[in-house]
Amino acid sequence: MDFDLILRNVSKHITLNSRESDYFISLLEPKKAVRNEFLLHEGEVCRHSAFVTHGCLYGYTVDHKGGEHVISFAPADWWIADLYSVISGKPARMNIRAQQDSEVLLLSRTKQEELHIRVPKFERFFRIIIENSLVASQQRIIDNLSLTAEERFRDFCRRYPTLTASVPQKHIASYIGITPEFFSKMRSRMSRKR
Amino acid sequence: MDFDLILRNVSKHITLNSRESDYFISLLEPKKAVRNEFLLHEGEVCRHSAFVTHGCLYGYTVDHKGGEHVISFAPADWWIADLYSVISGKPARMNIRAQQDSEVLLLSRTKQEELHIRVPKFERFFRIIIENSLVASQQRIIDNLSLTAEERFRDFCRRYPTLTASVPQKHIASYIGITPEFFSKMRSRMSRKR
DNA sequence: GGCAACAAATAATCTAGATTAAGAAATAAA
DNA sequence: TTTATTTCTTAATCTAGATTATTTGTTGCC
Repeated sequence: MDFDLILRNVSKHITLNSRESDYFISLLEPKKAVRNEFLLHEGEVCRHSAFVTHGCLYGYTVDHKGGEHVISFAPADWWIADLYSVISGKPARMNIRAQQDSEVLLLSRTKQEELHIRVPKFERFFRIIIENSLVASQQRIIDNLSLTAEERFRDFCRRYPTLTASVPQKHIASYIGITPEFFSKMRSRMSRKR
Repeated sequence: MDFDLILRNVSKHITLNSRESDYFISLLEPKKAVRNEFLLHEGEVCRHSAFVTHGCLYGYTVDHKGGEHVISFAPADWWIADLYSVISGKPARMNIRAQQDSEVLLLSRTKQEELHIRVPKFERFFRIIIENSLVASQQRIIDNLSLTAEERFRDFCRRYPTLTASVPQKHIASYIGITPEFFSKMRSRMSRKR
């Protein structure tokens, strides 16, 4: 199994000796998911955070009219979870699914808490990861309030060039908060212009 | 000066002995702000997190068309900062302002880092605070994508009953993502119905 | 008290994006 | 390779909420 990616991810923020990194790795549970497989169904309690090593996952919610809303994409080198459920132990509001055949490393909340106690540096690591997620999440709120759909799409392309090509358009449309029909219309309008 | 509130806030997540809490308090810088005073101007680097002990602050951004968007309210017992700027050291995108005459306790990022080293429990404390903020922030994204303005307003009233009465309507309108004009129209429509 | 500045209400008009409905392309599956 | 399923496109119509403009309350403040 390939733990290289996650160790490099961790080492961006904290430094581990080999005993610590061995211990960390011993807590991880590798898992494969085929295309379209669910890693989490809404209503289940989410007990793990997943670090993506290959492929791409995505998280989405379903509203009371049946509309699906993509909340986050997780390509390789990203973490994904229903944090609300992980923290509170209550049923998840999110579905997490594999966009393509993917591989992840699961870290259960229980093991994560052990890790915080045995190697307190990880408290710092996760604080930093979450700080960055919060900044991104707030920026997305600002963008949704102040940019047009077209501007949000351009932003998306700039920020996630890889995803732009590899995920279905309807998921991008959903992520930026518009319908697939309008997305299509918008794109043809954009290409006509230049 | 009144440190009771912040100590109770901290003790929700970690336990301090009296030496630790004295040290923590020694890092805090009390500050008063009169109504409408800015604690942070967009473009400045945000070097502190503020814990509100009295009154209420709010954070907002200004888009390229001059539109203001309220990002967060911080009544007593809440933290507020432009986290992006605090973390990156880059110019803030947010303005932070006093809604009413207010009192805050400032914790500089430098002092916070000292604190993390001397009392590592605080790493945990801030991780938890930020985890909760992230959950709230993600829920707000979901709500903006899947609820109508009226539903978002009802939600707002349920979640922040105190604020509903005490902050200007245009700020609530901005927070839930609509214009003050539409907010007014919506409210009269709502009261007509029941 | 009276004037200035701001906050809220009302109404007419406009628009970004939703909805509905078909068909065309592309993928998957058999 | 044919069929089935899903994704994407196009187009007509519709609507939640924006914009603009005017009026009426409020809350300062000298």
